[in-house]
Amino acid sequence: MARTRGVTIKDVARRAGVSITAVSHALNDKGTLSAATRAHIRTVADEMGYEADALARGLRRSTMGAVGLVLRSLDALGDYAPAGVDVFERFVGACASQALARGLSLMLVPDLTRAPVPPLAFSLDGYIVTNPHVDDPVVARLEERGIPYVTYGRPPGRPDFTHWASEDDRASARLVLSHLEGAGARSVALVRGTDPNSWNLEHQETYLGWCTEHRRAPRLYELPERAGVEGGAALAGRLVDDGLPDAVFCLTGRHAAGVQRGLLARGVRVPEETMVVTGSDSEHARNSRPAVSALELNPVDSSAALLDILQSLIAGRPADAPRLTQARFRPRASTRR
Amino acid sequence: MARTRGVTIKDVARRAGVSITAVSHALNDKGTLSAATRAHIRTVADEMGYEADALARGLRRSTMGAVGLVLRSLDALGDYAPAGVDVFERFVGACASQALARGLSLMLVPDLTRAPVPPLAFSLDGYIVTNPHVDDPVVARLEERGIPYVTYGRPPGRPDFTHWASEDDRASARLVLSHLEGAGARSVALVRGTDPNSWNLEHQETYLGWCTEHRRAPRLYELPERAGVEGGAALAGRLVDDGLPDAVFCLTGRHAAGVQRGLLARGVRVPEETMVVTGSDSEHARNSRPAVSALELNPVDSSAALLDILQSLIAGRPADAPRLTQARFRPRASTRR
DNA sequence: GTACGAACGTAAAACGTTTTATGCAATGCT
DNA sequence: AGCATTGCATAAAACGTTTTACGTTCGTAC
Repeated sequence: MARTRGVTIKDVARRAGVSITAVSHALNDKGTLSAATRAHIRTVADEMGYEADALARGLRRSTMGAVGLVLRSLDALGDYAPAGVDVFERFVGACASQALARGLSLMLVPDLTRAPVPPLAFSLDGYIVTNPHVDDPVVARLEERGIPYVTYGRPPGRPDFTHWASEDDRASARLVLSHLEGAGARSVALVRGTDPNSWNLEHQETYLGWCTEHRRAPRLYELPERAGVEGGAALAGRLVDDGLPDAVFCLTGRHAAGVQRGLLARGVRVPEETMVVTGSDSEHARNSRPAVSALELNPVDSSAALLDILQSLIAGRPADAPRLTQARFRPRASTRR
Repeated sequence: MARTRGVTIKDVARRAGVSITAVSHALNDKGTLSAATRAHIRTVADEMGYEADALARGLRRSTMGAVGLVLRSLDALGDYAPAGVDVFERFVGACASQALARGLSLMLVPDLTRAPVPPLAFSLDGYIVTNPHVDDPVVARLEERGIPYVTYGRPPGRPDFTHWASEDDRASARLVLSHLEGAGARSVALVRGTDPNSWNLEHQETYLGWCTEHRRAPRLYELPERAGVEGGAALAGRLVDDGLPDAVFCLTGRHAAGVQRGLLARGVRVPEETMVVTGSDSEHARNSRPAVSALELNPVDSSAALLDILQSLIAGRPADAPRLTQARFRPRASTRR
């Protein structure tokens, strides 16, 4: 309420016996001031604990020292904040450390296209966007405003755009498929999400390619990300009806947990009759019985690369090349035969 | 770079054929305008997609629509953004959903007392501070500036301060101790962190009280939070030298994982000779062999309560009462006899 | 008819910076 | 002596809002 605005540039100027301009110049290493006054002003400013007001400054310059993070999962998941550390939660943590290490603040921002856009949203210096969709409206708004951004996951259908870092989805998919092959699976069903992001698209593409190579009939299922465990359990019915595959590869951890639960409930033995794997490790996958084999993604490496790129963009420098990180496969009981 | 500032209030005024003041008043339901002009201005503004610039607005009003989150673990852990700080990562996620649901953005802010304070830090509407210390300097700076704040974990030594939500640390401690008692443990060592926050202090107090009640000699160890798994492993040596207790209760998950690893490395059988428990579940605890029994905290409930309180404070309304949430005990192999 | 409120609008100050454009000595050069 | 140059410092404009204080115009009561 009675917010005591800190000491202003005017206060410093008065105390140091100089003009406001002089203070600004002294503190920002601009203008033509004698070394002596510069030093004097700095001393006074320090004594008074002066810190420039970010809002006033931002109004003139156009850099705020803060970047936004649009976290798709927050919108998709709503209130759901599961026990355990999934990709996105780890990603947030990693982005935060990386940003702070660079003297930037990180602001969590909801979908930029929905009703009440948070006031500061368009005043931030740049954005990190997770898993952009095809023709992503969030990305569109940022471009419209000329705000620099980087993406975690390549924006689909934009081969020209290079400001991204990503998991190596194609490599991940092959890792899983070859593990299943090794465990004896001949028919593998893929359960992907419905968001048209490169995560879903590249996995699907690799899966279909692999089916062609190995002359297997592809069995592709789509399940909305938000359907969660329940959706997975329901899907198990369709899997059974369509004829049980040797293995089910679910891109999201919650779907995998649900599918496995649904299969077990229908009397299907896992992993004996059908194996289950997920492309994104999660608490649900780990806590299921049997524990679900999973790819462990590496959002930490990606976040560092992303902030490097973003900082370059903000400074108007040429940016680094995109970067792929490799996932590790965690075999667990659900694929152990 | 060439940031295209969106459409300004001036543009709207010109287009609607009215003064700037009229636009401001129309859009904020102030002043004395006829219903007709008000409506007209609103229409024009909508058409043009006008949105007030948050910086300019914040300069006059004092509310930004954004709150800060000071995450102690970020500072303590530095670049380390591991699976293993579960509570805090879940807490961030939960705060973010809660904030967004209320139309607030959430800004992650590092320690407010260190060198480069992020520019926006003191322009935010309010703060959530995790685990404040005794005489916490972060809290001091906020009070100095008159910025409202709430804390996750009670600020130690401030019985008057009621704007907090917390895990019920005393109940948690008793839950663990009675479980160990039930599993046959007679001598229990407590390994706490060194931060003087209520998490450490209340657990210690409860532990000591329990020792007195049960006429057991207390065995108290302090290990810096940042010592992590390595620190825990090193501590195992001291535990052995001092005479093996029946059980070790580590407040942090990484310490527990380390202690267990150190014990096993020294040939101590867990749980047969000595049991291990942690007061804060984490990836490390879950992934250890044997898996470490843990308290599963509930940051989600707390975050909701905190945002309620914070919103009241910002609005200048009286705030809700503090709130305690209960942890669940997750018995695992490390205490199974 | 003059005075007085309403009812409706607007001009201008303010918020705290940065930046642009000037001012004024003192110095250097013909 | 006269004129450009340099070195130092400042006044004032600008950023995009909100808010305060001030006009109008009109109808109504005296």
